[in-house]
Amino acid sequence: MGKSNFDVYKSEGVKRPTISDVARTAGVSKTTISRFLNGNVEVLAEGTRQKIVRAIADLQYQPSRTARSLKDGRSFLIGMIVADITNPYTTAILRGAENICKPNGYSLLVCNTDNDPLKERDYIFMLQSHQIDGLIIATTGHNNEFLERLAGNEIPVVLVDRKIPELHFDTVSVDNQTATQQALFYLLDQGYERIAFFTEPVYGVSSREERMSAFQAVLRSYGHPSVADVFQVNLKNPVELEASLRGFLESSAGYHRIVFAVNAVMLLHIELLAQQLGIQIPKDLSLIGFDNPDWAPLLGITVIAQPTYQIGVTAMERVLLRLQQGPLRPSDFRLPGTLIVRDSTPGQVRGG
Amino acid sequence: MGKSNFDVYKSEGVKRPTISDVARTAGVSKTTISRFLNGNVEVLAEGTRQKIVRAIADLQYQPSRTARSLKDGRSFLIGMIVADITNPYTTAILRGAENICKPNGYSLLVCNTDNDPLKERDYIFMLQSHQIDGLIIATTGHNNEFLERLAGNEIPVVLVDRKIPELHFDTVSVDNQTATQQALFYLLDQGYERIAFFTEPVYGVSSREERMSAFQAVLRSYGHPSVADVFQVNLKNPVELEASLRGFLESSAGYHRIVFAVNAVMLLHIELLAQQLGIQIPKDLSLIGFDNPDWAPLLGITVIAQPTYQIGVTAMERVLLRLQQGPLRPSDFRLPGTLIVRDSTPGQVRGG
DNA sequence: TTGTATGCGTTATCAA
DNA sequence: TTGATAACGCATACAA
Repeated sequence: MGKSNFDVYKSEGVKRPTISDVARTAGVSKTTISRFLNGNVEVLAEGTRQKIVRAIADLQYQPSRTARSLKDGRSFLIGMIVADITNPYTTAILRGAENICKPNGYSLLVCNTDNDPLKERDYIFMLQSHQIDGLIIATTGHNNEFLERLAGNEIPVVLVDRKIPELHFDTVSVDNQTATQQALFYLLDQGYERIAFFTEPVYGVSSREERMSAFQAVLRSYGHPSVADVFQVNLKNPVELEASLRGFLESSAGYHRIVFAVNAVMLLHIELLAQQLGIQIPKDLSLIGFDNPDWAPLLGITVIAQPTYQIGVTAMERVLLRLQQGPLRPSDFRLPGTLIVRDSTPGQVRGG
Repeated sequence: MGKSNFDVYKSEGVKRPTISDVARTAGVSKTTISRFLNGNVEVLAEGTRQKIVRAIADLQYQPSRTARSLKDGRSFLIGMIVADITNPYTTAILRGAENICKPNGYSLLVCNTDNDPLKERDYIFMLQSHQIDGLIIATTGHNNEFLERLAGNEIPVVLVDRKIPELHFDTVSVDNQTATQQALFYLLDQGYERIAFFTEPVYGVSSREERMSAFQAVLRSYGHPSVADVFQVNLKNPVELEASLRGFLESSAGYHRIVFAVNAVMLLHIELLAQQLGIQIPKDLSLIGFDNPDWAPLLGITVIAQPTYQIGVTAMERVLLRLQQGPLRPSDFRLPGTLIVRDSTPGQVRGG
């Protein structure tokens, strides 16, 4: 009854043709094939050119990047180390980065650290051994030494989201300070009397630090009572958030009040907890936060959207520029956020 | 006042040490270093070993994967082609795959096609030129020829989410048929008189096809009036969805009715549209769907959750197994879905 | 226990 | 216009 598909599948196992195979098939030397491949076409005799075209088509030949990398030191691989691949913020950046690097012949080696400095370290080494031509990283901040080593080897390193002051690398992120200010001005305008800033522990994470200190600076300059209403909670420990939120709700009872969430993860946890505690948003409590997850419009949450896609684009463009031009003075790209007002931040109703 | 940091940064530019540098520093031959690197340690004299350890540490030497790849034909790169990197379904799979491959020394080359067959094709070639050792792909279904070529070169190819019947590849996905059946049994139990299946165009996408035909088969076997209530809508065109939903709402007026969304994207669009049209869920219309996005608990949507992380794990395990054992009979992994009942699918209240 | 020589697939140098 | 040869960094067969 003939061979089964399985047999057929099993029997193949052809190895890929090399430049030598093409040379043999075309009846010319490897050098000539290489010339053809590298666009040195004008120099070839028409007949030769034809033979090469045929041979390549016949053999379905494709040059090996690996061999090329070894030869000329470029891998056409860009490393991308992210803190949390399942976060929409991350994937939007990734998509932006990818859309820029693909047309330039580069591919993305994606590494997910889950915010673990050790994993990050492993990945830096792994990427280095793969001879990456550049690196985009949302760093935990605990591997600066290794990042500097990379940069020392002339490999462009661009930081996204998280900035490390001591490191003289390009940085791309939303303009946290301006965005936070803008949001607070809006909230003050809406007459909020108590504003609580909820964040995961800020230590070492510049985006959180920047948002937090902008928050404090603005309120301080207004002499606002909520200067001290900053809650750093570890979401790994579920009771922390509940205790903090309850604390704020008690101390702010009777006031026009709001929670400002440092990012979408915090926003989601606050929403879930509020629901669980029977707290109505915005009736009992208003809500605003960074990021613009796809459920924000559904629930009518006011947010500060980040230009995530553009962050990825900008970071990758910077890597490519450095690849072309060599060392450049590090610079700090601050992209504007966008305040999107929805129903979760109503103005104060006096004497309602 | 001394060199600026910029100058320092610029002046570095050391190239990475090679095995020869280590050999020279340690005063032994490359072969000996290579032995050391490849775990052939027992055979070495203690003094030699020490010298090598020192030399490697001094030079901060790291072997070049590129050179190794060229030498022994393995790149330790696994390609991962996904349809939509911004979809949480995708990233959960990615995370699962990555967590398996990392401890085995492999890295992930991630490619996002945006469902474009041409981009997919480009990526297949790109990955091939990078000598990937394996490929996990959610294929558009339009590059079967090239996928087969890969497989012919002994490169493990595993399909996730989308199956291609003519292709004899391993496949990993949720058990769409059983999951759909289970959900429908539940819905019938809840007394739904009209059930509409909303999907993006199914053509060529096996997951959609499987869900749709399971839907039809179950209802047909029950002689249920909704056998024909299947809506294929193109979400790129906003009016299509609205027209379809209005159509269903009219034809089902007065009945206990529900929309069954083929996936989270559709679910989100239905929710948004319902909100926009002032349709209350579940008062005016019930809702259920595949996938379990993080906003589903917030809105109380009943869903069929997919074991996404596990799909990634399984796919990668299969790739690695093939890498160890060579050709295997292709098999079809069907992982169970989980029905998560929430508030969006209430039972019928008679004579309310 | 260690070293020499060769080759992986490419490109660059030099020569013809 | 084309080709022979060496080199990229590493691993291995074979010697010593």
